[in-house]
Amino acid sequence: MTKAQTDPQGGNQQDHDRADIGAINAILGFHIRLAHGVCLRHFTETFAELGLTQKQVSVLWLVDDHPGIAQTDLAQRLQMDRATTMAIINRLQAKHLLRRDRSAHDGRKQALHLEPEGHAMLARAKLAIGEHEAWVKRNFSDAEVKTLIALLSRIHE
Amino acid sequence: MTKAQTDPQGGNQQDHDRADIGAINAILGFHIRLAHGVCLRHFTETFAELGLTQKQVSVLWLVDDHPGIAQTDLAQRLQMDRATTMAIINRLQAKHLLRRDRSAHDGRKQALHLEPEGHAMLARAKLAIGEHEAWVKRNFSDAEVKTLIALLSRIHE
DNA sequence: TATTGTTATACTCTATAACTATA
DNA sequence: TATAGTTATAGAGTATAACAATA
Repeated sequence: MTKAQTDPQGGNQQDHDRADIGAINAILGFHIRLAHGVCLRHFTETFAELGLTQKQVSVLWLVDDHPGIAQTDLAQRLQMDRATTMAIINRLQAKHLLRRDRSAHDGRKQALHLEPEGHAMLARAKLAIGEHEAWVKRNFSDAEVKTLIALLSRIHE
Repeated sequence: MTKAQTDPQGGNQQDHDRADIGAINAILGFHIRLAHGVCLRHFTETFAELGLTQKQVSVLWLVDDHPGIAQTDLAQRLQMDRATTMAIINRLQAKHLLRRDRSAHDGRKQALHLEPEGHAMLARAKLAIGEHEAWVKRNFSDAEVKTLIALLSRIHE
């Protein structure tokens, strides 16, 4: 991502991102997107054997933390649409990792619970997340990680 | 995203994320994903009229900054696969926003340039990005933005 | 041989709209 | 009326694999 490794020979006649106020590198959203993309790729590689995606792991984890959680609550916590949530839950259910029970308190809601296979998978996933996290934090001190999490939280809260 | 707004009545018997070392909220990758999701949604709303995505705008911007850039270089700068880059370039070309010219220096490469419509669209897009960025930064001081960008850069560099 | 671009293919996430069931 | 879930549908990004053209 350094600027030096560009322009081996052809093409780029100009390079006017010296001190531009409007340079793309000054856009916060640009950096969030790039960091996300890099993490997503590494996550996918790390989880290739387990066959789980970021979102799927997040859902397993939250259902384990909050047994009986409803899809709407899950959607809110993960900033997802209802339909998106459905798609993810459907895939996890097809893998027999969780089940839907009708809520006793509110007939409209589904109470989500992990299946035994779901618990086993989550345990393995947490080990893989440990590896992945270590990679993400590879250049950071504990204090910097804390700062980064605090700042990011103020975006998605 | 606060913890208090959960558990209106049914479901969640437990809530053991008090001070767990392994709590999902302590996972940096989790916060990157959430922040990205929130930004993506707001971006999509902001750009609904223009009909452009985050990635498409990034590509337009980089092609404008580096006229004649090759797809491989673009892929490297945006942390994308070659095939992914193809898909995005194809969509932008179908909208007549940019064109592919065979590179004079290296017959394997494509030299990308914005079409006049691409320049006009980018100008409009930059205004919309200004709005979007203001929203992303709504809770931050200038110093905090600087810190956040510096930390994120160390993930994707 | 290595690089660049291309095509075919597949999966996940994302969202909208319309529908059913329940509160 | 409002909420929760569901289904159908569509688009975008992501990646792998195999191939052609060029260096």
